[in-house]
Amino acid sequence: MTSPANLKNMGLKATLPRLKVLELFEHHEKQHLTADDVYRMLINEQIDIGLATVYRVLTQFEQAGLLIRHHFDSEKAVYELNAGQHHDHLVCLQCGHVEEFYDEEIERRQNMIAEQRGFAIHDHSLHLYADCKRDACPRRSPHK
Amino acid sequence: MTSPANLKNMGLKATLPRLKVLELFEHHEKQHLTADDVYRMLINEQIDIGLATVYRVLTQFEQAGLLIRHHFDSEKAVYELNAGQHHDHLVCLQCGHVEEFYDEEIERRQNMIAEQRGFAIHDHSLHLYADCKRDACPRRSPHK
DNA sequence: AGGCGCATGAGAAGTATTTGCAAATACGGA
DNA sequence: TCCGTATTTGCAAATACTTCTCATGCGCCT
Ligand SMILES: [Mn+2]
Ligand SMILES: [Mn+2]
Ligand SMILES: [Zn+2]
Ligand SMILES: [Zn+2]
Repeated sequence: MTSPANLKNMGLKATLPRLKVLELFEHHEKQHLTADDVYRMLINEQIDIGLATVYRVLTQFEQAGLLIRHHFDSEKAVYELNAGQHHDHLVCLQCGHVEEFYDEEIERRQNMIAEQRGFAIHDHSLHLYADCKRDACPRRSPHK
Repeated sequence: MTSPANLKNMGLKATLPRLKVLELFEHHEKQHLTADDVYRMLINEQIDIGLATVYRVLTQFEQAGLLIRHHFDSEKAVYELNAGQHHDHLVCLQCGHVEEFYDEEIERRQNMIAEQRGFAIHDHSLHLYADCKRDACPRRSPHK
């Protein structure tokens, strides 16, 4: 999967930074990463990379359709692998945990609404902000 | 509507900057404004106001429930009057024109999805990005 | 009118992201 | 394998938006 060929036939040289960034998205459990997440993780792996390069590579990958960028109501952008299946997101306000979902009917209605009003829809974003109920989630107030 | 009393009983002194900002949202045709929009419009009206004050006032009004903040995939936040009716947005990618919509069924399904997955939903954002078909809209390519 | 305390304006500071540039590197051809 | 060259990289400086600091100003109660 993370082969130099992948990068090459999208018109990008197979450089170490690019291979490592791609590898990170393909092998890491956490699916949604910020530029800084990526930067920090690679530095921890002893990969000598610059933050500016991370930003550049993420942008290139997004333009190449390899990654998708989102803004989850935080000031920083997050990226995830583009698996080809469109989906929307549920985001935990306490711990940042993200779950994906897809609802055929919602998608249908979105298109209908845009059409009715004479808009040619290009894209959309749907984010549900909530509190998750995972054990790992730092819930509110009980203990300061 | 834009009376000093309104501000006072939300615990804020009725200062000129606050009155003018509120007045702008209540009387201006454009409903969705950035901090800079507000700043610029007031300066044009010969109102001597600082950008920092605009940011502060917008934040206060949002906390007081008078305004609602959104992020339409641009780097800047936009505010609109809180009329009490929740709605989502259609945004033109060419000209920035915004239309509001509300779909009962979509709202229902969002809640259902969150519930099914054990999330206690707090909030959501749904933005449809498209090209509008208004005459005033600068459409793509034809003339450079 | 007088005085207290919150509010304001100007600029500095803070974040996230982008850009300029010289040095480093990928990679097709010799 | 070694080279030449066009890309790419890391760093620092630049941007864009927003928040903060602080000295001064003004709303509001008496
Ligand atoms: Mn969707
Ligand atoms: Mn909605
Ligand atoms: Zn959580
Ligand atoms: Zn338009």
